[in-house]
Amino acid sequence: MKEITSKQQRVLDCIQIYLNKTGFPPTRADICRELGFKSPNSAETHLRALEKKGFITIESGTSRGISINNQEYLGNKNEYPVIGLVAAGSPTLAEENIERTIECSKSFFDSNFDYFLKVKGLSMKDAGIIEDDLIAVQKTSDIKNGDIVIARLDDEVTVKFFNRKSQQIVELKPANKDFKDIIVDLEKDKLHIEGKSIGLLRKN
Amino acid sequence: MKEITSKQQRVLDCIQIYLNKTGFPPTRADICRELGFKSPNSAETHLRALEKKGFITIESGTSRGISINNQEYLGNKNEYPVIGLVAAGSPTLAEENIERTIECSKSFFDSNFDYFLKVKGLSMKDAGIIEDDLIAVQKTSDIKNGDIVIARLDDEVTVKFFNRKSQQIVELKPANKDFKDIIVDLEKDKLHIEGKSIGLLRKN
DNA sequence: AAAAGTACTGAATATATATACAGTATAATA
DNA sequence: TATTATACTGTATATATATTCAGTACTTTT
Repeated sequence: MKEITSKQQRVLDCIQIYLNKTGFPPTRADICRELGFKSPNSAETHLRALEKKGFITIESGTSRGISINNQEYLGNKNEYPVIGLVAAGSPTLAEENIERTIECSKSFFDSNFDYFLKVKGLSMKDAGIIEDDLIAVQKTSDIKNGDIVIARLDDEVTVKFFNRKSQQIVELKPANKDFKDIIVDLEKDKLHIEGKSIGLLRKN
Repeated sequence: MKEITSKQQRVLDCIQIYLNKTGFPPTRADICRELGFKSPNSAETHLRALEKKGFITIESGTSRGISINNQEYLGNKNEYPVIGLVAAGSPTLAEENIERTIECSKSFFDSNFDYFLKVKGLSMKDAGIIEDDLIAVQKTSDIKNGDIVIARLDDEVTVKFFNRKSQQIVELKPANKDFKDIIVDLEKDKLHIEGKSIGLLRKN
């Protein structure tokens, strides 16, 4: 997908808005009316540019034969990958780690998120997180004490409460009395925070 | 919404399929081609009937100016109500009980469901269900032992595990040692099963 | 028994629409 | 410096399309 110009973006937005409003795509004249063009050829050339760049498909000889290609423009839907919490190695978005995908809107968990992490074990049981739950993970380094974080400690990935004790010391606290707190000395141990939980999904 | 005839349903389906395939509505001629009509007026009269019955809207003098009215046909999206678990009274879909709605696809929790129930209390803590969780409820009477049910017992609504002991006796079991089992004698007590949990949603 | 609704064919037509052609002007790229 | 892409106006036109009118036939409702 090539780069889009701001004018072309406005035309693309115009098509989307028209579609949402009416249920069918605009004509060249409709686009002119919406964007203040005085010649249908203005719309035509923009459409041809958008087609060339792969943003839309134009059915030749067909009235209103415009369809938007990129899924992101078709409403607010998206496919989010489900990643297994493998004991070793980080939960990357590499294809071999993706078990499946779930279709859901970007704003489904109020904040934006990046992927679903499938939980193993019961170390967060008292926080209502059990085996096979899907945690909605937001990749971020903006972590506060009390956040549920996805942490990688020496190639081991875990889900725990985050608690910074001092400059050097971070506690990773489970929500289950059968598990011990993990004390991390940032000077000695390699801690990487993948992100934090912003929601949870369970199917039973 | 009036009754639809089978022929009109076929025309409506044809419009939806055409929309999914191309991204824009069909012309009268397109419908004829799809359904084997020999005159564009065949499509025209069906469209007028569908419009009269409220299934579609036709924009006059506009090519492909057909839009499907019923939300169910517009893709797979739907708004699901969030209902608070009020101590007394059943969680009905009456407007005053709907806190808000969540947009999500019908098949989001694999099985179909009807509404979200907002959980109060911690009686199902060990099943990973905590305060303010949203349970995806399927209204059904098809309940098996071990299902998490939404039960109404004398105007009190609770979420519990279902366990039928005998013809007469049903146990409603919490998942928290601080709570006691509820033993229901179907001869004496009025038990109504609203439905069962088929999933869970949490936003934090 | 009459009227209205459904379900078509077939032909005709006004107009809605895509699209080509002729220009002008500016910015970006080779 | 020439070329290509962007960003328009303005005119023209073939055709794609909605829509009306004239029929036929069958079914359902009043």
